[in-house]
Amino acid sequence: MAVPSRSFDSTELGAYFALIEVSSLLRHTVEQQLRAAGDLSYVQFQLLARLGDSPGGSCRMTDLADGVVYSRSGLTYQAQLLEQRGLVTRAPSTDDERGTTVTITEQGRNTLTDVFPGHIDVLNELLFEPLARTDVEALADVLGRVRDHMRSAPPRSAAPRRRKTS
Amino acid sequence: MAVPSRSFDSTELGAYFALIEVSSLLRHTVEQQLRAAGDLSYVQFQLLARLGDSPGGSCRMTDLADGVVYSRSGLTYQAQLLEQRGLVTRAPSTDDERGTTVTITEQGRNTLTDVFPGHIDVLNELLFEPLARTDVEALADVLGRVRDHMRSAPPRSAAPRRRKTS
DNA sequence: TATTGTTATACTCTATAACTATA
DNA sequence: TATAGTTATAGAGTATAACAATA
Repeated sequence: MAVPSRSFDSTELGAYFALIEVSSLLRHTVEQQLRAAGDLSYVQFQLLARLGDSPGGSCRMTDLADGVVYSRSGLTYQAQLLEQRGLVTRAPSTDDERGTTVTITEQGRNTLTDVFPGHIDVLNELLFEPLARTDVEALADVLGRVRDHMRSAPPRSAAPRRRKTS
Repeated sequence: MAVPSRSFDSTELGAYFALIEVSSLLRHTVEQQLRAAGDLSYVQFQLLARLGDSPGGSCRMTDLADGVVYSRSGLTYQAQLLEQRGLVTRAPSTDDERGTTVTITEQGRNTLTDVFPGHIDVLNELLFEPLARTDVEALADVLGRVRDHMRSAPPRSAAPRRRKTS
């Protein structure tokens, strides 16, 4: 089927291990900051941030699910938590009554405001501080291409992410 | 204290978002592959892999905790699971009787062998396929520096990782 | 007293499957 | 029939605090 497995050289291993360790450490630190500053999990922050960037502060559940959460029920769970805290509202979509429109509230935006400065601080201190401008550009370029590739090419051998049931 | 928060430009945002999305998607896919091929979580795989690379296949709990798991109790939990499945053994350290020496078993090495090829396939397809050699080198270089920085500089504003209790 | 590790416990998160309602 | 979302439920993982044993 696919190209037979080959081992990696030290550069490839280095890139892989560094990617895993950096993202893991970064996420862990950010999670603590978000929890301390606004009592948000990382997923909850991502949902709020996406809503905050959307026109009207609204998204359908499906739009929120793509790229943030991997199961619909997981998204429902998180949306419930956010709704209970008054950070978002949920209402049936006007155009498609099957859908649910999630909207960020003023309180939700305030929470984002509370949380952003510390978030930025963490990123500056942990991620950007040791990097030159060209490094950041290289990261954005290379990882951007990897992301586009991942989005366009569902894994062949591993489990597909969003296919017709079977 | 620290430099006051400043916003990020689009390149910085791009690097950050791409890093998060790539690592998240990669980890998710790898996790499914590890689960399918050897019934391992990612953390369990990391522990086994580290043991497999250690001289004698042994590590102390503390050495395992650093860089893989964030709490001692979490490591104990995972070590128990691996021990119950016969993939590692645990025994009091000979030199320091407070310590526990964890050792990978032959069965543990077999599990690693079962899991490696698919793991490599996933990395090739998802991470390396769209990259030129120079891209991989750039990733290893830049992220390697970030990792070194993170290791050496415990976050100033966020919670420290391993400090004298307070 | 400080360090290593375990235990008890509680909580968060995620996923699967069954279900409802609309297109 | 297919899609959008919810619910019920179960399981995996993590963290905190209290604890025991050794340095």
